[in-house]
Amino acid sequence: MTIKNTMARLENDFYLHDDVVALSRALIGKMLFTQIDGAITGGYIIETEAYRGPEDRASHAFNNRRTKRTEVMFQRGGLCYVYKCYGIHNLLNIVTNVENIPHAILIRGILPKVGKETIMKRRLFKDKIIGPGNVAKGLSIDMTFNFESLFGEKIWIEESADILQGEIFATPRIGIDYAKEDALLPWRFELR
DNA sequence: GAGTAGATCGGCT
DNA sequence: GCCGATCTACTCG
Repeated sequence: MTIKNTMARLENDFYLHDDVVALSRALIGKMLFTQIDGAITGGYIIETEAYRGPEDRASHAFNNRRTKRTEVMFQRGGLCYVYKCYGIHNLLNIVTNVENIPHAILIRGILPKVGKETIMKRRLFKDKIIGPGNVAKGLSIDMTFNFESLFGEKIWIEESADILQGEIFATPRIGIDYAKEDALLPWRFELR
């Protein structure tokens, strides 16, 4: 008999996989949690985007650009990469692949499941939270989450116990027109 | 509805 | 000094 383990975190191996695009798809339906001052909030991941380091013009780490900001992407998979966009929004990425390969997955949407009340208080959300800036706001993710491990007490990802209804669609990524031909790659995954 | 301005800050060149 | 892997509010029809 199978026991539903609510603490079934993804193992480190999961994040070390070489194919960040496949991983982005695999993350759909998994559960993302944060714990702030003892308050746990979390939900199903319903939208992601893959950023494939050196070869991807849309990635901050394109051409292996390694700076203070992108440094975390070069770390071993299983860390958070959080950065500020337009001065207002914090965007959460999951670092993947082995050390020195700067792959990352942007979390663009979640379906709140745990601590909905808290999430609602942080912002007026409907059932779904769409948009990377909103995801960060709903889960109270800020720049201090940069470099944070997914195996600590602050933020983590679990295997989901439920199967979500819907179908996964692959479409081009958002807001990266500057990335030329790479802007057309269908590396955005969305559960509908 | 659809289109646009404004917010506001860390990391580049 | 500039601009972004964005969001909201407010305009104008």
